[in-house]
Amino acid sequence: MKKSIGRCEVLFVHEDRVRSARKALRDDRTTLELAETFKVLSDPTRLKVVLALTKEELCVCDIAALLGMTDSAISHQLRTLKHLRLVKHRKMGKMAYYSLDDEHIKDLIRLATRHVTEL
Amino acid sequence: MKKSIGRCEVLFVHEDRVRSARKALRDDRTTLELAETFKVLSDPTRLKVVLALTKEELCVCDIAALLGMTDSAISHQLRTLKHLRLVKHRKMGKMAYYSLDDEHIKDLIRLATRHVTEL
DNA sequence: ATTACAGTTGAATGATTGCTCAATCGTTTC
DNA sequence: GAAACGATTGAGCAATCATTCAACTGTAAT
Repeated sequence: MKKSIGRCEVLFVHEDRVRSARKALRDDRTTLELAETFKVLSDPTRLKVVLALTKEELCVCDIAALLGMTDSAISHQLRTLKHLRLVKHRKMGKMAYYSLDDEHIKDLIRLATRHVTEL
Repeated sequence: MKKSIGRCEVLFVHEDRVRSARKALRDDRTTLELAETFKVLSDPTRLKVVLALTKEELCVCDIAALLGMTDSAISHQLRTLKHLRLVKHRKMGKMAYYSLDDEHIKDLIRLATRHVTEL
């Protein structure tokens, strides 16, 4: 009683397993947000910015100098980090001081780091 | 005693902070691997595949049916997941059964999920 | 007011990448 | 051996995205 749907001849090869696995897939909304969270940290530059901000509050110029990149490039990345509520900023005169706005991220990075370093 | 380097007039606006922040940046090697780990999980399709495999061992056809995608698309993603040692596979006749090869990933996903769901 | 500077922004560009399509492989079945 | 099927692969395409470049904003100093 299986039906073809194009790619695979049968609807499900292992219907029970698929039904079980489906439980791991929460609503699409949550999954997409989850993917987005990982995506923010998937760019080396953005990750370094976040890493630096876990230690100190820094201005754009500091971060740019630290990473050896232009102010513009850093400003662009800080913009996306700000939109995703990962960092916040405070203006003092001409300067803009950025800091982490999400302490959970520290734990996430710590856990992932352990996973990468320990083989 | 500051020197210009193009983008910013001064070498470091806050030299002490930058020096402190630099400690958070491990060797570039580790940082890149860290970014790569996040990158694997940053694609919705790939994330769903991993999520499904946390619950059950599945064949390509099952995953494709579950996610409503073609075998080819899934196979491509499984390939990159396999290269990064996140999944392993076992061949039985014509079928290829995939399962998680890295239990740490579960913890990482669990932590990130908590971060996403709890506001 | 004019100049200088920290930072932001938008368009353009080059690179990356996820998916489709078609061809192919290996195994099983007839 | 031939056909069928699950799975893999490579080329090509479209979309995404990180960075550069140039123009611009707001603030501070002269």
